[in-house]
Amino acid sequence: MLRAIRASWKTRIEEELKRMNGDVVIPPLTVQTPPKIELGDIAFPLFAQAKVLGMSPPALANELKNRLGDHELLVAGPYLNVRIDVGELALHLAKKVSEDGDHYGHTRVLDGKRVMVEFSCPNTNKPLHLGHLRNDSIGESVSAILKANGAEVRKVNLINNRGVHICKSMLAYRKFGNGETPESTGIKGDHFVGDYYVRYNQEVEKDPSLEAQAQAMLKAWEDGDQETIELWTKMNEWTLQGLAESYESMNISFDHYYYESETYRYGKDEVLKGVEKGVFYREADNSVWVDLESIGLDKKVLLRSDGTSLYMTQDLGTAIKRNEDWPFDSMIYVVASEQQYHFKVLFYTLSLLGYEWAEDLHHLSYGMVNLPDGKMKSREGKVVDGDDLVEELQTLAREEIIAKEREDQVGDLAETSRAIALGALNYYLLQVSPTKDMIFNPAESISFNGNTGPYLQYMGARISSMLKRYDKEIPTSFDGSVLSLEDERSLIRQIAIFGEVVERAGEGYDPSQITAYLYELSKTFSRWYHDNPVLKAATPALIEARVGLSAMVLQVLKNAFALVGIPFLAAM
RNA sequence: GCGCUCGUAGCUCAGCUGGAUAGAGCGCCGGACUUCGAAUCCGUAGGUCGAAGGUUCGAAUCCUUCCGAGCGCGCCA
Repeated sequence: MLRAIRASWKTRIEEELKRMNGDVVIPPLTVQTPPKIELGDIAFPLFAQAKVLGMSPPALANELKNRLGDHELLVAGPYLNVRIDVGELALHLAKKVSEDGDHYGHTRVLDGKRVMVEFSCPNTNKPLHLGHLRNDSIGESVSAILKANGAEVRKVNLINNRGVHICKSMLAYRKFGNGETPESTGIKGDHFVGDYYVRYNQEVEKDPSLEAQAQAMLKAWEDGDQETIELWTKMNEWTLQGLAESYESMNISFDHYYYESETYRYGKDEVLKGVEKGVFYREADNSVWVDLESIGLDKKVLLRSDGTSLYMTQDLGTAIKRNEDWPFDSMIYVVASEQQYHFKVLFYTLSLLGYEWAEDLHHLSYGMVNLPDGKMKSREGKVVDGDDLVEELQTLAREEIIAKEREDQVGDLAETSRAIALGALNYYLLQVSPTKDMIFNPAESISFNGNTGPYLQYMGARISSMLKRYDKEIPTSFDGSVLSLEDERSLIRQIAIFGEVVERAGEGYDPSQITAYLYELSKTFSRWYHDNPVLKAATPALIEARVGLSAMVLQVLKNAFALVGIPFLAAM
């Protein structure tokens, strides 16, 4: 609705400009939002138009206001602004929000589009670490945002369960495992296997021959050696069971799993076809290459001289397979920025093979996550374990609740602590633009004050608590004209633009648009609610309008929470 | 060396794709609870937007150069 109002003002003012001087071509107006609520709701800067007309921008603004003579117009220097009637907008929104409910703010810009989102992609030789957490957070959130824009989304996970690194943990287990299992030791499967991977790296320092043994094991695996396959199957199951538990506890899920043990064979045929077509070439040693110098990249190997495939070969094949499995309009790879080069090569190589959909592939690259006390380095054993981190956040949340003596208000303490930990984690990770490296500060993320997930959850709980005390039906229609405070018009405007924020987040694959919006909305509500009574407002009409407004804010909070993985905590 | 990404308050981050006096949070200092959840709210201080040029009515945003940081540059994944 706000969009329609903007558009109609734009044409109205442009027509007036044309009437002022029909001889010159007037540049189209740009539409903006004023930086402060006192300056109105829509802004039209007049610099370019004034120049063409030979006037100063402020003079033109005044002239336009006089000509149009509308009470909603106001002149602010070189800007002509519109201060819209919020009463009418509030009424419209109340109806819309209550009708749309959990879908309020969703758009249809991606209706009919099929989008595949690949994320997480763990190795089966160790548990998830902090980097995976950012990956999973972004993957889940972007998927939810695309769905909210109307797309049909398929979330896929590619399990890296093959390769020499997997054999390393297997080798260590065979040598030092003594038949122990996750069950017998009580250790979660992924951690159990991960411990053997660490053990390998310790042992190989003392005995370098282990390296060759791991390679030999990979060969045995590829040759289908029964004992090796059995060990591999068993250890993979342990890890995957552990990972499944982690995913579940973090509300992460997938529509489909791909396994590298199957996909690693893909792509060879495609590469050979490419050779026939002449887009790739063969070296004297029989290896196959693609020359990317025309786009400023190097030459890249696609098949080894012994004819075996590589990571790139496999990714080529996997992309093609996926498009066959589930033809998509676009596919997003959520993968760390260190693989930017890989994806450039991958996408361009696919286009060389003649796949037109190669241009619909997108690498959603995200930066590294570090801790306040320095870099995360796996070699130095400074990897931050994902399960441990969530556990730590949960403990911090529980301690905070107990310290504030809020136990009786939160219901199930363990469940609430978990919800707060997840909200804190997801909000903190998503509040930063994906492309940037970031520092994750656990204590800061869990704080109940400031720009954090728990703060937002608290706002949601408070509003729902207040609304529970209201003894009548929540109004879906009320007289919005009594909402005359600046904070009230600000809230109404924010509710109105939620859909645009969702759309922008979808266009840029950028959850931080949602987190920024959430904080702004909560902050405004919080200030307003602190200063102004709702249930005890002066008149029945004002009570009704403010309750209606609060209910709208609550619905928008819930809907936005769902897009960034923040669990909603209802009032007890 | 080459390529990609980035540089905004003491710290952690926004800045709506070129517009109004560059904004938050944390921390510091100072205020506000007999009242709807104080897990809150309000205020003060804190900036040469890495540097220098350029484009234009207008630049944190676009271009060039330089400085600094991270990540890549395997017949590893």
